[in-house]
Parts: sequence; C-alpha cells; structure tokens
Amino acid sequence: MNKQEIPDIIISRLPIYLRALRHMQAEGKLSTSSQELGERIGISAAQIRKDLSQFGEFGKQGTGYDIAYLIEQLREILRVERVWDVALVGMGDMGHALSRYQGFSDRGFRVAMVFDNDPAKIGGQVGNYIVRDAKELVAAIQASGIKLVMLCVPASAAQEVTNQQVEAGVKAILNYAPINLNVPAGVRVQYLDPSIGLQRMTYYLG
Amino acid sequence: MNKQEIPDIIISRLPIYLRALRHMQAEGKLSTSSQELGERIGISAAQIRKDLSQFGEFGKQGTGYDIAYLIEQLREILRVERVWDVALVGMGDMGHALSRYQGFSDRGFRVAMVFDNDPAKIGGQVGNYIVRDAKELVAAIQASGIKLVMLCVPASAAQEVTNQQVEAGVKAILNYAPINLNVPAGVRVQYLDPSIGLQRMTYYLG
DNA sequence: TAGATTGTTAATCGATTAACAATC
DNA sequence: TAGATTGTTAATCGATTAACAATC
Repeated sequence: MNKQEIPDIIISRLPIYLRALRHMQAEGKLSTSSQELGERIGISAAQIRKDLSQFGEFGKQGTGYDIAYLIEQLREILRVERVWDVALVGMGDMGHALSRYQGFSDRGFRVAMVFDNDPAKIGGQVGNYIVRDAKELVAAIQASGIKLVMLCVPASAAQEVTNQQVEAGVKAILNYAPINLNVPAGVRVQYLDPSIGLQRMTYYLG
Repeated sequence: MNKQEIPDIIISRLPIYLRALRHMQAEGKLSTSSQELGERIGISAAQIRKDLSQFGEFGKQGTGYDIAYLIEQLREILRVERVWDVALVGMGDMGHALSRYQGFSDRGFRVAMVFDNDPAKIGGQVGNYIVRDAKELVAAIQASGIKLVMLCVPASAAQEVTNQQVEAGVKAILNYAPINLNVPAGVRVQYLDPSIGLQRMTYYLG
C-alpha cells in the first residue's frame, strides 16, 4: 500500500487491465481469470496475478475474478473512480481533436478549459469550449486547482508553457509535442509523439 | 548486429536519443557527451553508452559524440534515413489531425493515403488527401506495399480493420483506438490511447 | 468431490549502474 | 601533458516466470 514501494512499471499496466476488463464487461462477461485476461492483452497470467497482489486479494481460487468488482478496485487504485478536470493547451489540429474526444468522460477525465496564444483563436469556440488566452493559464489553473494538462503546443513553445504549468501547480502532463520536457520531481510526463511511436517499429520492418 | 539479440527496450530509446540530438543540432551544437544527452532526457550516461555500443562505436574518448554523425547513424539503425509511406485509417477528428500533422516528413514518414468507411466522407477532401473507401483498403495497401498504418477508427471497429490490414501485409500499427489489438507474430503495435496516458499518472496525484 | 485458479515464494532472467582501462 | 569521456566488464538491482500449497 505504501506508494513508493509499488514500481511504476506495475502502475503503468493497471490501465491496460482496466481497459480490457471493461471491454469484457461490455461483452456481457461476468468473471474472468488471469489466464484469460492475459491472453487478451498479451501479458502472462503470473504477471497479472503478481501485479494485482500488490494491492490486495481480488480473486477467488477456482473461479477467478469478478469483473465488475475488479474494475471497481482498479478504478479506486488508479483514482479514476472520480472525474479529473484537465486543461488543454494549444488548439491546433491535435488540441482540436482532443477537445472533441468522446473517450475521456467514462474513463475519469473531463476537459475543463482550453487555451491558445493565437489572437485569432482566443475567444472563439471549439467544440463546447471558448478558447482562453494562454496568458490567463497560470491564474486559471491555480484558481481551479487543475493538476492535469494535455499539451498540444509546438515543440518550440512546449518547455516554456510547461514551466508555467508547473508554476501553476500542474502535476501531470500528457505531452503531444515532439520534445522532451524537463520538469521538477513530483511532476510526471507521459509522451505521445506519433513519430516516436512509428520510429519504434521501423527498426523491425524487413 | 543480429536483430533478435537487441532488446526491444533499447530500440525504444533510440528515437528519444535521435529526437534530442536533433534539438541539440537545431540549437547549433556540434558535439555532445553521454552525460549531457542523458541530463537532457533523464537517462543515465552509462545507459546511453551501453545502448549505443550495441550497434557500434560512435564516440571518441575525451570529446564525446559528433552530433551530425550520431544522428546519421541512428537514422540508419532505425531505418528512418528513408521515407516510409503510411496509411491513415479512420478520418474522425484524430485522423484529420494526423493527416495535417507537419512533424512526419523530416522524421521519416509520409501519409500516402487515407481511408474511411463513411459514405459522407469517402471521396471528400481532407488536407491534401481524397478520402478513400475503406473497402479498397486491402487492395490499395497490397498494391502500394505499405507496411505502416495509423489506426484512428472507433474501438468497436479496430480489431476487424486490423485483421484486414494484417491480411494486406501491414507490419506495424500505430493504434489510437482505445482497445488492445490481437496481431500475429511479426506485426507490431504501438498504443497511443490518451486515457491510458492520463490514467498512468493519476495514481500519483496527491 | 474433482477441477480450476488464486496468491505467493523461490528461481530465473534481464536490465541498469558503477567502475575503470583505454585513449582522444 | 592533463583532463575528459568513451566502450566494456562485473556487480547490482529489479522484473518476470515457474511452481505449488491453499482453497473456492
């Protein structure tokens, strides 16, 4: 239960388990085994059991895991049993797409405000949002207590905007900009650069 | 040099090195050290040297690495010294954003064709592309020899479309759909589900 | 009950780090 | 030369897997 004892690599698998369990649930399944779950996501049954055992005993010998119960437990562990407000910064094509993304609401997230620094965009409407001036970013994030940001600005602006976010109290950044971000301890970054994703696979192309 | 001997975790770091080196180059730097590169991206100097040593000797004692030379070497190792044609499947908001993304061309990729199954979109123009009917996908990919796909269809369609792509000879899929894909050996998938990215960080939010 | 499957331990495997001779 | 930094080896650390008693 002590957080610094759970390796990050285990935490990073839990959302995968959760996603697969919800798909099983949507298919009408009521229970599953570590074996079956593992086959679906390409992870060994032993690893799934070991990972889950870090947090408690969620299964039953002989019958496996109740899907609804395990989903509930994983949501609590990951703290997505609640809904987190997220700020979206940079309303280019990627920011625009994320502002309209339907997949956040039932996974624990809500885009609460969107920012850009382009006068042509500020004040305009994108999806359900009015684009706010990036100059208000620090004050608005501080006032709202937002801890999560999705960063969709150009690489050239990403570090500066990140510094502002950190100053405003942001603790987690989903970074779409193709650049490494330097953040202080206690702030986390997940990288979603599409080119990196592709370059991780070309090595293997025959 | 034998490909099955190089661990995937090493391959997955090389694009990060490459990206950072290109930023250094853009800043006018000519050479760097494993120490300096490591500080920039949060990876130990020893690990960078160990990773690179899998592929050859690219540095000089005392002076470090020539940035232009190391970039060239990494591009060859990753096979992005050439340009790969990529098919984009699913022209919702995310597909639309990726079709207009400017970051692919100088990282080794080019969106060559885009597909959707919506009659309202087929034949229409998005960015520089005419949207093609997803029914033509297998034939078009086979004919063109495309090995890379960016998948932006809804989760409910992702596995079926993946099966078609595999049949057509696709070897690498960048998957934006929030679902695990089952693919045969020899086909690789990289996952870019934004909700998973966020859920990997909420655990740590105090 | 018999079969299935958990949670956990010990063994194995693999990745990272520290240290340093070589050398630019 | 003296200082810096590589490539590599050995040591350490951490993650995965195999196996099985417990038990549903």
